[in-house]
Amino acid sequence: MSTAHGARARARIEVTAAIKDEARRQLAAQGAARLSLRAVARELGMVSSALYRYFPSRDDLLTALIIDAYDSLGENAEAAHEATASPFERWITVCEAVRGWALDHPHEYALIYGSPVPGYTAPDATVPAAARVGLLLIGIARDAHQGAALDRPAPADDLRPEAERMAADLAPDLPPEVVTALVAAWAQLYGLVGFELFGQFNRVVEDRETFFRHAVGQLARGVGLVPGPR
Amino acid sequence: MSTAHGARARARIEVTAAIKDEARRQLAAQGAARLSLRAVARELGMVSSALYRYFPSRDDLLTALIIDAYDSLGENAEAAHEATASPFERWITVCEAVRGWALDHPHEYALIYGSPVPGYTAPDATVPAAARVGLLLIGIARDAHQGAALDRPAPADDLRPEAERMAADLAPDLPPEVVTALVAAWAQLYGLVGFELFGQFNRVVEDRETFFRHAVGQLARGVGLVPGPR
DNA sequence: TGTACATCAGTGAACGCGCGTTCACTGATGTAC
DNA sequence: TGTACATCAGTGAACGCGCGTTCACTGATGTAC
Repeated sequence: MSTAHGARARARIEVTAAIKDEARRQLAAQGAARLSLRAVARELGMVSSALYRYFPSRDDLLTALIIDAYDSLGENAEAAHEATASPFERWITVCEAVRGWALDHPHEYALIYGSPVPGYTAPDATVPAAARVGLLLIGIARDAHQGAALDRPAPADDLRPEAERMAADLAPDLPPEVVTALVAAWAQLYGLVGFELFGQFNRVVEDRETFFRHAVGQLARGVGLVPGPR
Repeated sequence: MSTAHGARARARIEVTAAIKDEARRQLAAQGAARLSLRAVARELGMVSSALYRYFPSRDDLLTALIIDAYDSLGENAEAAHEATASPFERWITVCEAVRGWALDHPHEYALIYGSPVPGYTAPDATVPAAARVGLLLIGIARDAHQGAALDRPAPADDLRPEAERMAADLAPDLPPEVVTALVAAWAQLYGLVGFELFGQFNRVVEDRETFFRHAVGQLARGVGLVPGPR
């Protein structure tokens, strides 16, 4: 039959997905440190050793979840990114997509941007997925630069060599001072999101959406983006 | 004897400190999730049940460590804060003290600013210690404001009500737009520190000290602080 | 189309481990008279 | 100063728990001829 090759392969894909879904559910309920292979298997009605047909160890399951989380966040941000709006507006939209995704998936967010899981070091396979949001922000700045809608931030003498090195690595077509501002804004965006998510804003910030929109607008200005039509 | 009341009490203080020190050592070695009462007791040559004379549960030990960490960070930042320098310079110095402390105590930093420990919620007793760095930054802005050395950031219409509420809560003597900028800068500072500490800057930022100094200088400007003599 | 063999998903038992917490106890230190 | 009693730090055994991983196995699905 033409499905000769398919049935087992499809089953494998489905079970793999079911394992990751259940693992994500447990992640959302209790956090990464408490994620347990035995509990996942139990919930799926399997015996714990059966999971080893799909993931050679707990760490490999964790790695798969991390890559999925980066990709899910990246897709979310990319989907929010409408090429028609002005760079400034797109910047705000992408930042809001990051925040929205984080609020919807707090434990997945903690998994990728929170404190590292002890005893676990992410393999290089996570790098491309992890870079997606950063690349998106660089792309927005690039669009503004090409449309001559980018005000260069003030350059800093002592940062010059590092700025040039970073620009050569990340975006050779952008002015170095824009690249350093981008990287700083990128980190600061996650400061804002993390503080809200991890409770540091409790009893401090109430209208968090407005506060966030305003703060990332300031970040955009720091990069050289200005409000206004494309 | 005059030490009648002292011997037992002093022993208690010393053992309590020894437990916390050992716990901190394990925190530094493996992170909060792996902190175990039994391992602490083992290392101290005690039996695990003996710890219950000092801390009623593992969570109480964690709480003590969290408060100590906030206080240690706060003291560090306060010590770095020399009232003689200009507000702008003091801002930079305090930010650098935060970063320095974080690099020296990565797991303690993760304990207080990383993802929450699953199943643990910090009691209110941690609040005053947690506020110390924030109060320091507010104080710097206040000094600048009183010395007429503070440029007000541009106000934002839609943020106005929230800004006034926050100002009333945190610093009624400062312009509301300064207070929101302060809170945003505070969160962003921890974004910069967290990204460096948790490895997101690997292969991206190399000269991290210069990069950080420049980035927090920009944060200061966002609050309205300007370089220059007091 | 039918048969012989190879692949592989899932089973169930077991290994060895560490954990937080409770409890009745011993013996030293501190207190009251 | 001396004695009787109360306090409290630390012991050791036990309870009940969950974990990751290995291994020999069964039986169904897929492949080659």
